Amino acid sequence: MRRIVLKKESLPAAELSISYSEALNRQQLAVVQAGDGATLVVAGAGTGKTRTLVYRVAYLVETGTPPEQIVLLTFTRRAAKEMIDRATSLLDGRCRRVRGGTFHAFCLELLRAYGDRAGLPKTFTVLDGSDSADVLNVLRTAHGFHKSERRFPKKGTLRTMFSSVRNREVTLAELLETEYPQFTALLPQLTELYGAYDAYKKKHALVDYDDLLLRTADLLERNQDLRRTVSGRCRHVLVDEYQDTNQVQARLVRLFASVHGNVMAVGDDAQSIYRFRGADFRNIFFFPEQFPGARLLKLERNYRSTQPILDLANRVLQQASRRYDKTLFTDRKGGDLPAVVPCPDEHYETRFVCQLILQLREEGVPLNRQAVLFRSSHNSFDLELELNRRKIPFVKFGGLKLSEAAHVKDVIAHLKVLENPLDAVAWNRILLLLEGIGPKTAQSMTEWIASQKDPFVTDRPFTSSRYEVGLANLFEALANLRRTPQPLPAEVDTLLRYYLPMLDRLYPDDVDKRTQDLEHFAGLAQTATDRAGFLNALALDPVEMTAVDAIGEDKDEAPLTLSTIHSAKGLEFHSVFLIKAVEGVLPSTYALKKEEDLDEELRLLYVAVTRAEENLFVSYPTIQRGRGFGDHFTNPSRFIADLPDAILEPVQLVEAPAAELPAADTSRLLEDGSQA
DNA sequence: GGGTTGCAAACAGAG
DNA sequence: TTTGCAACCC
Repeated sequence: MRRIVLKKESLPAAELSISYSEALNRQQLAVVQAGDGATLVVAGAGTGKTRTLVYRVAYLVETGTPPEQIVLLTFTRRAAKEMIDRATSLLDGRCRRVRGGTFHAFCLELLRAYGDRAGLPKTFTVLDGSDSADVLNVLRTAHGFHKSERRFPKKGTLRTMFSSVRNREVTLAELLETEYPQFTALLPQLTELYGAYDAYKKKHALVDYDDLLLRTADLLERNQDLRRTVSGRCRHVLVDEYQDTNQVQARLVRLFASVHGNVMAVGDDAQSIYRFRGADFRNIFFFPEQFPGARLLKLERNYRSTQPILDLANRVLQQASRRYDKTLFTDRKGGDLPAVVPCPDEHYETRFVCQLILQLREEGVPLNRQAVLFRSSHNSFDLELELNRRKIPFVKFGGLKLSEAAHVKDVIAHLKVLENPLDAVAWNRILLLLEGIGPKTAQSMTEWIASQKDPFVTDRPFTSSRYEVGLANLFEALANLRRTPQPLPAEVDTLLRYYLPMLDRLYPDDVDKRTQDLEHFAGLAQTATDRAGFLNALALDPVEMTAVDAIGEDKDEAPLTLSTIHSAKGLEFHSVFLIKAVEGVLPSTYALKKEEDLDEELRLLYVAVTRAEENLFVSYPTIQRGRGFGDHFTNPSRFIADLPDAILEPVQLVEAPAAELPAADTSRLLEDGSQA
């Protein structure tokens, strides 16, 4: 069919309400005003990438693109929301209508609308990571692999493996070869399991995270008319953090843009930190091949950090085995050297961080302009205790999500079976909660339930004094809710009345805390419109398990940020503390299976360093406390161990005794002796 | 004997 | 907090 491409009528610059050339530098302006077609923007850390995208959105809207035909794909919903908010305040309410979100959320929307054309039932349930793992565990046992002589991968590993296969679009054999050589002999069993997993999901109307992307891509590939429709509704596709997209996501971008080719991908290969999840930063380099004629634009000037911080960042990147042809620079003058602070042990580190945070606050840096970053979520446990003790308010990003806590998942599972009675994973979970029911019984009951039209009305062919009462109670509670539907908040309340009494038996140690969490959860349910929407939101945008706000007089003060480095991507802070910079943590021993893995850990450090605007403190404990006995000395992270003092200034912590004056360097740090 | 429950060791990052 | 194994119940 012949196609005629209609040229866009752009308004003359004089009629635009925003003065782009004043608000942006020359490179940024080129991005914002780029014409149709494919554009790749390579943007270093702190070069105003977000700001530029925001202006781009406003510019497109101002020059006549209907906002609902702009799609902004980001990595987190938080990022999408922030950009749309900013575009809205920059221009006007029209920007509200820009569509934005994660690839996963966008695909879910498409599958809900057109999934029937891919053979998906209307009420399919989205499995989150641990749900998928649970399914695999059930299947692993059912196939008898749990007691094979060879060591068989555990559910978490299985999930990662199968996920990689699909995200990277490689075969299982290839994956085993390159990533799991120890399991290559198990290829037949793993292939069998993989097939069983697919069949199970199909049978029970389940879709996992990878399916969301893959099935959408397949759906669009197979149906040209649908592809036209969908692509036609995304006249401009903007993709943030392109270095963290995987093969399927790159394919999706091509499909979304298939009609018009209007794609703008923004990324920084030096900040790619999601390889473990299938991301391939080479997508950036393949972009010009995949979109022939793509223009390449760059953002180079850093507006965020002082030169000393950038010097450290550049120095960090130089250690990579791959060459990054980028050197961050700024026009900003001055700035303190980043400091490296060895601490005798973890608690000293905690005290140091707390003390400095308070001191900075005294000096006028509000808590919400400061952040503590770390490699993995548990690195901040000691600090969290101390912050609570000192009533310093904080929020924590990354790590455990509210909806991943066992007791919250229990309640969610009840909601899921009400929504999708075929959801075997959820059934399995809620049956296991009953006294007298273990994996085997739950499994056979689940199978029976799945074969029923309406498991709530038929008589159950299971009786045993071991669990009869509990089972009857469960079915009565669920059947009541099915029979007389209630608004979601009431439904959650009813379920909690059923579930809360079980907490004593299930988790005897911390009933109070869990009850609190569940009340928080019930509060969230108040804000949702309906059950299906609530479950979707929980699966795709899990609520962070925010540490209970520090109680106290300062309740209104905007809190300090604690975050894993991964979750801090795209954020910036006046002062940044990077804690636990020791070998084994950063780089993490778990991550170091191959050569490339080391580079990713290095990039992680790079991301952490480039979050800082004015102050950066890198600290580490020199002694790791073992459980009970077995304390051992640590080595500082190899990435910072050999840097010259002129790049990373060593600071010595000294207990502040009454009389003795600390050395000049540290006097500022330790003048508040009362905390010591 | 099959299944459940209770007790000892390992633990990342996220949609 | 979750997994793997041994004691314990119908």
